[in-house]
Amino acid sequence: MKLIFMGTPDLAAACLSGLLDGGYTVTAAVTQADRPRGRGYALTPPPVKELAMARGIPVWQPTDLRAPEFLAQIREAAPDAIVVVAYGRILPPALLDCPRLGCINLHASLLPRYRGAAPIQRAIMNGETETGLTTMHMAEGLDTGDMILSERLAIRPEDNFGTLHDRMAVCGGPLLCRTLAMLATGTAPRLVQDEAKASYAAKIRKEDCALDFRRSASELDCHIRGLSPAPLAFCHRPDGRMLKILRAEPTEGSGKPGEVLALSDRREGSITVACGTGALRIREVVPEGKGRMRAADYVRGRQIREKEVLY
RNA sequence: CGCGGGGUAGAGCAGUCCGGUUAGCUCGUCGGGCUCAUAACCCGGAGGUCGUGAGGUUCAAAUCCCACCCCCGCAA
Repeated sequence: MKLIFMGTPDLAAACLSGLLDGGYTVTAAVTQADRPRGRGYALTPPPVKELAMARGIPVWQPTDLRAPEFLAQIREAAPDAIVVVAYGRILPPALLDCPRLGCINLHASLLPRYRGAAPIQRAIMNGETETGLTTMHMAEGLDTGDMILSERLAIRPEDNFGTLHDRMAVCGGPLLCRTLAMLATGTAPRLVQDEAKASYAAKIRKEDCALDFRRSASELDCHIRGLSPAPLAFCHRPDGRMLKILRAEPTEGSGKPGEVLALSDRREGSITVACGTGALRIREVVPEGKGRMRAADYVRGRQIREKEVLY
């Protein structure tokens, strides 16, 4: 079975790797253009490109998926199917119609819930205890295609975006391989999504990362875990400097929302902050201009005092 | 040349602007004490080429000047 793979970030790269390990032939990897990233705006290739190049797979980075030249290139390659994982752009109908067996997509949620850009983060942020992966026959809408297979994954209390993402990365490849096997034999089901149960996981914007201490400690805990280790939830010190929170846990306590109730610089030290309900025991932070450090170390530097109010 | 912060003991920091006796603090660590016990408390100790430069200025440089290396945050 001849495939073309389309994807961009780490999760996509892990899936591509899984397909190759599963014995599938990938004719080309289509991914987004290199973007200026990091300090000094260094042009950085997306994860899928790096992996593809390392595995000797041709990399295509079209700027326009509707461009006749690109479509011609796809037709010439004549893939049996196109596998898409977090490519980052809507595929035009002309492209969806190219492959003999169609385009299949792997999405990081149990559809029809959490369609869209940030399913993993949003599920955790909303306090879900379960999510998963779903493969589907791609349709024109955003993650609306008929479903083929899915795999459930528990969201554990200690999970954050990073740990859940990594677990999904491990499951993605095998799930795609099973899906393709069914597609090849014409036994892939077409489970229509229940539109009434659909929900969307919007892209994470900067504002979405701000912590609102008026919310409950458990909600804030979920919020923090869904955004860790990147892009990270943040709040501000009284002087206006940003303080990102990498890890925290709900605990007892009450006070004005945002008020620092207690500080500890011993061993598993922490910064206890009052929330709307309960309090949050902050364990690990990233101060503005600094790298990540344990809360105990932050406290030791005498950078924070009890009674001050974070916002 | 996108913006900015920083490199001082194992960790997090102060000291640098206004150069000057033994480079300081919190924690850790080692030893001892107290205690039924302890991550608590008390006493004592070890541990630092102050990023690099047989560089510059100076009577004197962690502190001023120059060059270089490295780390990090933002933004994208």
